[in-house]
Amino acid sequence: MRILCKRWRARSLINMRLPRSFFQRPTLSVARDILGKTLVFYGKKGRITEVEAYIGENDPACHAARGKTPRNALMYGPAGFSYVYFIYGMYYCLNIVTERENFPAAVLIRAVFVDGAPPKMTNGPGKVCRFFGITREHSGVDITENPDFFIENSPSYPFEITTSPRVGISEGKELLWRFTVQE
DNA sequence: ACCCCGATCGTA
DNA sequence: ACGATCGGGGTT
Repeated sequence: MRILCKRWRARSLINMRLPRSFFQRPTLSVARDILGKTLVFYGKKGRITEVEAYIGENDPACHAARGKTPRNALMYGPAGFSYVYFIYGMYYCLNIVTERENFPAAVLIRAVFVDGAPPKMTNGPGKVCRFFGITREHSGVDITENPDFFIENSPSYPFEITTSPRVGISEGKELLWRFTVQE
């Protein structure tokens, strides 16, 4: 009886969406811990395998490096909201806002593994959004509340995490704020 | 109103 | 290594 109860409880924690408290933490912790979790977007699912951290106005590669603007305002808002931006005239990139309100920080989702899909389809931030159909319309969504857009605390076997410099930036290359699941 | 650059991707 | 392609931010 007691064991059954414990099992049910453990199972209920798995496959549950990540709550706001998960994202209201230091961004480097969120970045590491979000690896292996499952991005759920209108029925499509993908296991997060690569992310980058962008942290505060002192991070030269952060969109907030030059202060608050209409574009980056979401990064100053509460944790657990999506921040989708348009880049290079063609691509969207998905971030999840982290840390406390008024401190601009986020985790960029760079790659996911989708069961049954070729890895090449989802192994870059622009590709992830293209595959899932994520656009500017999906920016500013509270992913701790939205029924169709959230991150699931999926079960996962242990894995190694590799750190490296962030991609596509000109300053801040000395920071190892890119986190990748080792296969 | 104008100019320049960009948290990318696909091809060479 | 490089071109595609266009919104945003800074400047005039």
